[in-house]
Amino acid sequence: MGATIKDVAKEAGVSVMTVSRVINHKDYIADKTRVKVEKALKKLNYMPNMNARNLVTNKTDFLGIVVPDISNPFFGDLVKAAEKIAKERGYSIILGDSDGDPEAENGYIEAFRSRMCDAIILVAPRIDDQKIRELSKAIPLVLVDRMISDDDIIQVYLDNAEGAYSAVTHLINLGHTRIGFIMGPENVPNTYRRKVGYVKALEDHGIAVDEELIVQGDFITETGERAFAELIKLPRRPTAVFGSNDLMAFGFVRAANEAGFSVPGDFSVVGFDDVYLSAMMEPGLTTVKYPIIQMGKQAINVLLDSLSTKETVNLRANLKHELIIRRSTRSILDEEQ
Amino acid sequence: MGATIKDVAKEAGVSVMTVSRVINHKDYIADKTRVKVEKALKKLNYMPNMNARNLVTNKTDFLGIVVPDISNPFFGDLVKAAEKIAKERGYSIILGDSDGDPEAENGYIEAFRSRMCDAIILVAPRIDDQKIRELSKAIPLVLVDRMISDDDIIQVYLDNAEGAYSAVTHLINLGHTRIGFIMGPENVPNTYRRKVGYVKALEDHGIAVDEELIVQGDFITETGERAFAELIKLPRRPTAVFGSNDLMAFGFVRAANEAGFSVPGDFSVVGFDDVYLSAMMEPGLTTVKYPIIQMGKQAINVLLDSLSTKETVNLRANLKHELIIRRSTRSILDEEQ
DNA sequence: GTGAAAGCGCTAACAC
DNA sequence: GTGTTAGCGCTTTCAC
Repeated sequence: MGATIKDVAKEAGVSVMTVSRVINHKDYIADKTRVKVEKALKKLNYMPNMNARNLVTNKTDFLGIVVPDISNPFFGDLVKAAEKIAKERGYSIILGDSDGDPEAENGYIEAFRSRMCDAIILVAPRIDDQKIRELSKAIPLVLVDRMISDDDIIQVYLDNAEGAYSAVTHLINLGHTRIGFIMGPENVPNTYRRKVGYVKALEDHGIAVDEELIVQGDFITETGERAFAELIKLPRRPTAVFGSNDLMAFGFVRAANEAGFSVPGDFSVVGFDDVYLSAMMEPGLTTVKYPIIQMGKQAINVLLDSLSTKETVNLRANLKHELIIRRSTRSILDEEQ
Repeated sequence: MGATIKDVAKEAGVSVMTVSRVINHKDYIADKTRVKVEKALKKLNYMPNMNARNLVTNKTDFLGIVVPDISNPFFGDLVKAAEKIAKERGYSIILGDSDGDPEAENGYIEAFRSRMCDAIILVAPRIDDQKIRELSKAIPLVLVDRMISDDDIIQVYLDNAEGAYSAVTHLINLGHTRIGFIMGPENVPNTYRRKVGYVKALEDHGIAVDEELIVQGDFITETGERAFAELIKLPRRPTAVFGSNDLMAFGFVRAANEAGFSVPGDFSVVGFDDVYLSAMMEPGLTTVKYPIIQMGKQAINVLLDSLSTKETVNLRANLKHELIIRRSTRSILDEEQ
């Protein structure tokens, strides 16, 4: 197959060590020798065998990132941002898309920690805490978009409860008291955090939680449509709806429109994430902006800081959300309810 | 760090070879020995060092895929589909996002062919033909979404000129004669193929090409917005716009809405790709459906077929587009222009 | 069924 | 400045 360092050494009439030094720009090499080696390198079209090199050096300058669904722009943006910073700091990123399958997640993690990567960025909402704790002992790791009660694990996240609290409070301030809630999928911690925020906002304002108004969803448009179908059947309908993510909010709006209702006329709707589509739909969706880009950047920065200093750095980065008010919500304070 | 095979052998009181055999389910091992080894494996939490293993076996069961922008759902879907098939056939996928930077593209390619992967899937519109030809001699490779005049290279693509021709013809049939065109980035062959289709459609219908109506874009939403800003300044505005991809079409629609115009009232807009958001936005985007999923699947299948048979298989797959008509385009035949 | 020896391609450490 | 030696962790080959 490809030429090895030995072939190059023979071709150039030097030792393999000299070739190695030329390749890695190490030590001083006499100009004459260097030129000879470089010529041989080019002639044989040499490419280093990374497996051999990494076996010796025990590093790869690669960072592995595991995400549940790369075709979801949320994760696309996250990876993009992470990659940019990684590149600036001399690392490349290898991506594994688990498709939400815990087994696939494990496969990538094992490959990555089997010396393919120097560290791992984990965006894996479904893996359980214990597994994460074990992993973090085996390889440097940053946990993204999720918090874990363990101060030794580097983590970058947004408090989803706070975001949900802002969204629901916004609706309450507009006069809504019957507020529907479309939940995210089960087994995803952020789903529950968002519910915590929803409940707390209601309670803080003296509104009783009505379980009828809470419907299960799955973070996709279709479940938003199904949520509409359920909520519309209620004897006492909600006047507002908080969707656990934008896609489900879209689905709700679309289904409402199709059934002849208007948003925000009949229902005020708030989403979560602020994917770029939220600004483009009619009406623009009021939503909680997720600092995705910042999250990706910060994850890499904190991770690499800890890699290089070997010291414990500022491990927890708790980012802040922002409520983006567009036209899908309106006040009903002046109306009789 | 982690335990090695040697540690396990010592722990189990056997030779490294026996451990290796247990790990790889090779040869026959006495049940008693196997159990001993498995216990040691678990106790030491052994993970094989892939660098060492791959160095010997000279294979990795990884496929490397290089894409220009993973936050673009187009590539997200492509990767997703590729990954699914790869997994079914016993391979995993490593993704490198080059961010459109040829240097980064090269970096990933070199890493992949440096024994990190068994083969490469190249979705690399910017790399020049010569480079691809050279690469294909060094490592098995499939070229996706791009054609090259070389029958030895496995390739899966769509004729972009035909797709663009359909899109523009649709607009012409609706009565539009001033049709803006938001181009893709330079140095990307498909950008020019789409322009070829645009120009040909106009000429075939006796409409002169007006360079004023052609603006440069970069396949991202923002450049669609910028395109709107440019086109709106024209003394003779277009009544329709063909965006070289959906994202830029989205950007145009968003900017138009913000400026108080309506789509399709004031502008008919056609995109290219049919990413899933196209169906979800308001109004649904008329677009040229790209057989992305099929392309991703086919790429892997053809590649792996050729890997396993070592024989030349059916190398060229030329896929077909489809025009999806939604509500972002309308006829102006009955109106005075 | 199991083990010992050799070597994959490279670099670290130490000579000279 | 350059070469020699040893060894990274694993599998292949061949012996027993």
